[in-house]
Amino acid sequence: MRDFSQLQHPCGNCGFQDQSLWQPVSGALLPTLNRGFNRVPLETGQILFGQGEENTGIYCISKGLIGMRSCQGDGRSTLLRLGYPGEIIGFRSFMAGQPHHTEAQALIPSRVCMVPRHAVRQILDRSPEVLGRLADRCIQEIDRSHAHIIAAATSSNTERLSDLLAKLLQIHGQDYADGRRMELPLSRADLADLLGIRPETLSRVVARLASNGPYTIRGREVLLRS
Amino acid sequence: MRDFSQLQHPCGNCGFQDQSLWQPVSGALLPTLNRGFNRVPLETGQILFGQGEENTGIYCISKGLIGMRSCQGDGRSTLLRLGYPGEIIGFRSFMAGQPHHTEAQALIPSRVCMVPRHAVRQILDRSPEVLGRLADRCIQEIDRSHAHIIAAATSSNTERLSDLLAKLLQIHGQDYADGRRMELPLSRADLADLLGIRPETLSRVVARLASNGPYTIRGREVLLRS
DNA sequence: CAGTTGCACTGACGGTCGTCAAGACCGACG
DNA sequence: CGTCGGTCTTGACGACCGTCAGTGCAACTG
Repeated sequence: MRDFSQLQHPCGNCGFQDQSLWQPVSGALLPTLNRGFNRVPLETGQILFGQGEENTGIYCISKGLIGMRSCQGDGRSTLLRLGYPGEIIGFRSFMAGQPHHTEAQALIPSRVCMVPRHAVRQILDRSPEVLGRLADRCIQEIDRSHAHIIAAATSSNTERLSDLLAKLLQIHGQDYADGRRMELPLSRADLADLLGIRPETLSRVVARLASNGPYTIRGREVLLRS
Repeated sequence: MRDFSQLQHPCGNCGFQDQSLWQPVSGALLPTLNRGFNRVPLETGQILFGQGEENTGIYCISKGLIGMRSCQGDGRSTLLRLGYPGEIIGFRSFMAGQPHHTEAQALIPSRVCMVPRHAVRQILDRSPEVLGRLADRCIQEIDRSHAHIIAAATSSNTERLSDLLAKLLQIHGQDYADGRRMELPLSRADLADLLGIRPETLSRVVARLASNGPYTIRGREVLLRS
């Protein structure tokens, strides 16, 4: 269905290599991330940055859905987490001065704005208080990790899949007729990775959700029943 | 064995209310946390701050072991995570300007140095780059959360208990004869909370570890076999 | 001293998961 | 049109966990 063959290499096709797109920013960082820098459109499957690449800045997800993937040496990749609109990615490796330790890929048509490394530095030099807001993002991420841990310990897989589908429908369902239907932007294997279970188990969870829960999944088609 | 009756209230007995203990700090924050501010000794069971209290500063664990506990309305409490020497706690609520959402309690005799809120502000005004180091701590916490998630998904309960005991022995075992024995600083319920399982299951994991693993636990006595 | 309380361990049962294996479905390709 | 390969599903089996209930033990209490 999708042809990712020409999209495999991150820097050749991500649209961020054109520095003419970058504009200087004055004032606080976060409010201007969607204004001062052009938002670059990404097609489904397009890669923002690859695992092990040098950090070249921070990215603010303006629209769409980004998958953060960890690739093992043997070619197998694991979908670690999702990036939703409004979130900033790449901040961790930016602060730590380390290469990206995950790959970021657009799972649906998305828009992302990238603030290059030197611009972030410039902003922080001029307005140190901006770092406080970035720290806020950091804290949000910690909270989310904690919520993830608690959710894994308390709620069932069926509930977690249901919550995930609700979130995806909220983001991606608007592109369809009535917001109660969408094409699932993830493979079964990726879904299983996100929930921390095996694909076979996921298949049973999907069946359980179809009989007891509000969602029906047939192939890539997701339906929210009344 | 232990009498926590007079230690229940945090502010009355934590040693931090004496502002004469606090000294101004010049230069970077983190290197001075163990120098510029007095390290206050804490007895086992003593409470640094309670859930819902206003944040009065950040704490650096200099020695010992701190338990971060979440208390529900019905009186039940859940041990969420442990604070090890070198770690900073209270940073999250400091940055967010919110009350502490967990209670912090010394699980073994510990030393903690507290940097009061106004001093942190003063330091950050004078040396904005210090915030970067605090952000580093933030990132470490994110990494640890991710590691926790991955560990929960991949390794078995027996392995996770084994790893936890190794870490505890490394910190607390030095207080005993040969570092291969210690008094477990956690109840079975707290241990189960940390591993995300029920106490009954923990009991079986302990039995499994005694027959197949390197640790024997009898009551509060932990033994590392050759 | 008996009774109570709190904590830890054990057993039985049902449910879910991981693993292995087999089958179903579907698009690609010759 | 048939074959191939990949993805998804289904079944059977064993292992583990959560729940419930019961037991043993130690400390405390009147």
